[in-house]
Amino acid sequence: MYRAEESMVPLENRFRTDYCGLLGVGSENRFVRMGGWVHRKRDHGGLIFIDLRDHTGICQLVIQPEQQALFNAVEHLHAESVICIEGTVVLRSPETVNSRLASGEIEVVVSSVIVESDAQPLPFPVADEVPTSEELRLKYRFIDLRREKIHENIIFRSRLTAKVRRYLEEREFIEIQTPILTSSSPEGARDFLVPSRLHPGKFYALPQAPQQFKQLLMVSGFPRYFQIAPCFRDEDARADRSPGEFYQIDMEMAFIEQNDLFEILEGMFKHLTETMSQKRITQFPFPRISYREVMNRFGTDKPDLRIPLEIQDVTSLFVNSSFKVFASNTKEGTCVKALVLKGRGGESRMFYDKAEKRARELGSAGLAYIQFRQEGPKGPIVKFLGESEMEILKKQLALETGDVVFFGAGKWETTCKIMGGMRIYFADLFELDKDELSFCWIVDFPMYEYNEEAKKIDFSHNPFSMPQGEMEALETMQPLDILAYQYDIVCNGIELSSGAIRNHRPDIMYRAFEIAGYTKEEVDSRFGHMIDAFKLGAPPHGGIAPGLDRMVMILRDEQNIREVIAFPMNQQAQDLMMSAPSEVLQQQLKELCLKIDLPPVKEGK
RNA sequence: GGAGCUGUAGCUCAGUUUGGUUAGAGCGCCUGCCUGUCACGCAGGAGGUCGCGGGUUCGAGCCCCGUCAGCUCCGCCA
Repeated sequence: MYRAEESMVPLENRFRTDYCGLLGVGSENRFVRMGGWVHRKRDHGGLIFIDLRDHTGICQLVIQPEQQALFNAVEHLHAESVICIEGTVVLRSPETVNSRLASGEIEVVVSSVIVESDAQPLPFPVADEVPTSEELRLKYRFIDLRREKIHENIIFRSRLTAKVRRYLEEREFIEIQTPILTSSSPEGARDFLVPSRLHPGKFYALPQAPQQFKQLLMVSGFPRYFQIAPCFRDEDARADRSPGEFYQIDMEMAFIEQNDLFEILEGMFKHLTETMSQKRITQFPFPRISYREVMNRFGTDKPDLRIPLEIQDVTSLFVNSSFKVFASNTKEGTCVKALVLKGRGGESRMFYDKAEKRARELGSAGLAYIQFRQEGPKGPIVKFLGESEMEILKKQLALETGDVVFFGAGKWETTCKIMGGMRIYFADLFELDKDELSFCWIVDFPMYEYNEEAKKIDFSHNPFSMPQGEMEALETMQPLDILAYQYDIVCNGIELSSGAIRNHRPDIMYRAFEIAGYTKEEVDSRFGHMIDAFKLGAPPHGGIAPGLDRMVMILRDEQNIREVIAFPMNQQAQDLMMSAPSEVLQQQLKELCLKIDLPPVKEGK
């Protein structure tokens, strides 16, 4: 049951002197008052037991047969009614001790009952944690939150944020609230808009993150900022992505280098893991992997390092190969990748067909493979490979009889991603330790990428990131070769956060934007307030913003983000309990000078 | 915007493969009995627009078409 902090200060008033979960043999003979919910009732027709539940746990109450008035008061109570009782704590006889209950060695003999809330039958039970439809749980979230697991998740989240605050405050971070009604940020996800009454036709935007505010706080001379910050992005939901809103531990620091920031973050995650869970961190300090390397080895920028598989590059083996499909992918910008499964060379045809099907789903044209069997290599491409080619391949990949190797070939990034997808697909073949937290930093993201559709160079991440090598790099290097001080923190395949050392130099900013095709005038009109601020005394600074909801998910082994949010929305971004979003009064629209212009209703709707 | 899975009593589900009497179970609910249970027990009872609409058929929970809702995934997520 709910684990109360030992430091919990008992409040004594007319409702309670004690808490259900905290009573024990030491409480013997105490006269207590308690309030709580009727978790279960066992009516023996004369003798009644009630399991009373509060925030701390459960305690058994006994209504003795001679207490006719008490019997009448509780006889017809439904589960989840709220009662306040007075009574005396007594030790249970040895044969009636309940070892499954923290308070199972005692019970309370009731002398008085007040029914504070006579509950009607509930739409779903609290005490029997039977699976319940998501729709009902969300509609009656206040009931769902009484259930033990999710109740504890919410308590856990509170303690986690408290620990985060303490950790950061001890390191001179200052918590500062930033506006919720702000302006639309020029790039990023879709904004939520709020119409302005005082300025008809104009809109506030809810912040996708306090990104610009926190950088401006650095300009204001606050050395270290943090905030448990609500972030709003009008994007569709996923299991690990709440639609509309989520929380970040938003941080920014002045006069700081990437390594300083990594050290503080690693310390925080270590502290939280060690004090809040039984989990183990695989490697500390967290390994740092460049974007280039992580794509080559794991085929994704958010690798689950627990999966014991790595992609290998075999491009150079096929430069002069007679197998044209591979040979043609040895030029600059293309590659041939291999993924070896030890001991899986003897699987049924279906195993390889299903793998190929998955590869096609991931966008591959197919999935070449070679099974190394007792009788020799087997597979659709064996006939294209020369004997010496096969030998070199076996040697380089350390292939043994019984193994299978899968190949992908094509453009570098696409091929890496497909092979990365296959690596995750094959992860099911291994048992991953859920108590292992395999953190890593992904560093050295490219500053720019080539936009195939627009045939131009774009920022690949945050345009405010500082390019590595600063102005000199922008002036002398090929844009696509320039790296940024941009980093991600990843744990078990989940991206927890992105961050960057920012570009605080207007001259470098203008040049960086120029490479991406923006004139000085365009930069001034879109980001003028930021550039202006940087012209008026800006320190070097950088930050990061770990997702709070996802951290709680990982530490609590939850597969869905709704399990760690008190009042989440459903997949369609509706609050089924509050009926949001909802229509508004005509008068409200009129005040805002808004007219609704709905698209024509489809036939049949 | 697209794909997949699910939808039967207040809740969780069976029944759908192969259309055929009055649609079942457990929990909950109502009534009664029960003095040591802790998922208390026992007896009896009520409770159903089989998500909704249309179609095929002598006959549809079951087959077909459409639609709605919940979830998962793709798109989207600086």
